[in-house]
Amino acid sequence: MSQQRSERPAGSDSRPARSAAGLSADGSPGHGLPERGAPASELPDLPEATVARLPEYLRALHVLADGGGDVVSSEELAQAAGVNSAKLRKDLSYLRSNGTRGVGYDVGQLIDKIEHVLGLNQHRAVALVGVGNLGQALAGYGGFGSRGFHIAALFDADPTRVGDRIAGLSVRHIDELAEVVATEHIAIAVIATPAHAAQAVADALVDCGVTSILNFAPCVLSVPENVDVRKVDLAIELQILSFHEHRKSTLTALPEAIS
Amino acid sequence: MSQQRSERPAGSDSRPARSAAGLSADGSPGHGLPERGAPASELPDLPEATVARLPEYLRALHVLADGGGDVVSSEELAQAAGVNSAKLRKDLSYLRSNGTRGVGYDVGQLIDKIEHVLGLNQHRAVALVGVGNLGQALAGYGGFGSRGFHIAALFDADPTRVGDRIAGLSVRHIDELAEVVATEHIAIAVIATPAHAAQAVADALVDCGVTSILNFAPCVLSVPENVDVRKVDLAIELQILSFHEHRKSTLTALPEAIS
DNA sequence: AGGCGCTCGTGAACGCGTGCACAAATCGTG
DNA sequence: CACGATTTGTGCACGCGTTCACGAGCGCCT
Ligand SMILES: NC(=O)c1ccc[n+]([C@@H]2O[C@H](COP(=O)([O-])OP(=O)(O)OC[C@H]3O[C@@H](n4cnc5c(N)ncnc54)[C@H](O)[C@@H]3O)[C@@H](O)[C@H]2O)c1
Ligand SMILES: NC(=O)c1ccc[n+]([C@@H]2O[C@H](COP(=O)([O-])OP(=O)(O)OC[C@H]3O[C@@H](n4cnc5c(N)ncnc54)[C@H](O)[C@@H]3O)[C@@H](O)[C@H]2O)c1
Repeated sequence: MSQQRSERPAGSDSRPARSAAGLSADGSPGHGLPERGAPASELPDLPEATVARLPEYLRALHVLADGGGDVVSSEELAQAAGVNSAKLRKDLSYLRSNGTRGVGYDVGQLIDKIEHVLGLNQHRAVALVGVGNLGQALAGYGGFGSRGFHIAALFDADPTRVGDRIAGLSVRHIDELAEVVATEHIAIAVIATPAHAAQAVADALVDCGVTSILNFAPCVLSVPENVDVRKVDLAIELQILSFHEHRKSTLTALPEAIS
Repeated sequence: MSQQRSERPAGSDSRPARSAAGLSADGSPGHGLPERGAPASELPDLPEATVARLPEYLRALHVLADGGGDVVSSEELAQAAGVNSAKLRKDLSYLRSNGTRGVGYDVGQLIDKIEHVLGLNQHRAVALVGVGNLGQALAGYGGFGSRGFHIAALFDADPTRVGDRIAGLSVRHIDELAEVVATEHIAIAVIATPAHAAQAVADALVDCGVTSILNFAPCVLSVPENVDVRKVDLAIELQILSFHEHRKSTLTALPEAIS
């Protein structure tokens, strides 16, 4: 178990490990507005850190839009999203942003723009593999629809689970993966199986043409270069918190640190 | 709902936003082995990026230990953890690591060291607030014990849920929070309530003395400076994947990128 | 004992990300 | 029409994080 494939050990903490797939011909070291990319209205190669923040802005914008606001200043939006306002403005500037100086950003327009950049215009179909403890919670979660996704299919290897209906979907056997992925046009999958099964599931997903994987199993997945993997490991998050907790307690132990 | 507190908008993507709490008196720009910190055997102020990777190393080490290995080279361990070997060695060097040149690292010793640094020697007690869809999955998850934690108490505001028994624990009313946190010595809590309740829950937790929070609700929490918040937002992860998916499809759309 | 091969530890260089600070642009008003 | 208030867009510098490359130490074999 837990055998490493030879291809690539994806799944670093942050970015989904996209190695340059042939491009990056532009050798300019410039920081301002990289000009490579599709000619006209296409995204000019956003920094990963920016990409990771756009969803946060989008969430905050939806809250503002529901509140009736139609324009936001960078300061307001930044506070709502929990970031620095300068950072926010720089991030939005990568989107050829259409903020108005002296006024702010048009909320609706900005939502559209970010959703377009993130590719959320069409609701993306997501497959969920492993309908156990966690998988059932995810399948039953109603919050994805408003964020641009819908769970299109559930899979499990346990024959006693196959056929169960959860949130309007029936659980299908993992053998049907290829067929369903094709007919439902699924490009993104979630792995919620035990760790010992995760690599095999990932391999099967990749074989079916899935190119993005969100992995809940506590293990490293090896996938081909064109496949993105992001992982969520609960225990790791807790352990990071534990470190800071530990550090706090040893810090308060010393009475005076400043001489 | 979703009112912002004035204190501090914690919950950036990665690091738990620990602003310097008075120290950092050492003005040296040096990168090698910062020498501030407790005098003898204490942690020399690890970089956040390193802290975030230590749990990954720990997991890989446990797998190796179960496999019977007693020494690992940095190359092996790095591959098992999905990182660069130079990065691994630098990370471990911050722990005053006791690797042996020409041989490698002693697996057991390294496990002990990392667990000590992360403060995992004592099993830390964790409180879980919000025993809904997701909360039940977390409460029923058996994998925390081996990672240094145990769920010590469950809380919910819904009176019909209070009293339910899940995984050997009975759900208690949120009003009992202060009492239980004190008696169980809880310093870390998980929020799995709807977003509109999360800030109020966080406030209550902070009032009880909880200083680390893992937040599953899709919202920004404001907490005092000495409290660490990490968030896990499923939809954000999917949206980041969606971006790369979108990018892939627009890339393959152009037939030839290289002139 | 001496040499040889192996692996750790780390100095140094590079690139990315962040935040300050300011110029440019827009709106409202008299 | 001119001016001031306001807010965006961004040049620039700094610090953190990553990676290469190599010296330093350790064990083994002869
Ligand atoms: N439950 C949690 O709160 C939690 C927390 C952190 C991490 N995780 C991780 O998430 C994963 C799932 O956790 P869980 O509690 O739901 O486990 P679980 O055992 O309840 O569910 C796993 C499901 O995967 C199915 N499965 C096994 N092999 C499969 C295969 N080859 N193909 C398809 N399906 C397969 C099983 O039949 C089962 O239904 C685990 O890796 C766990 O470590 C869970
Ligand atoms: N279920 C998922 O897979 C999933 C995925 C992504 C994000 N989330 C987020 O996780 C959170 C929980 O999701 P869920 O599906 O379990 O929701 P849920 O509605 O099933 O459960 C929420 C629980 O919190 C309790 N609660 C409400 N207010 C409370 C309060 N003030 N104090 C204590 N308890 C309170 C409710 O009684 C309920 O039991 C939500 O914020 C959701 O957006 C869930």
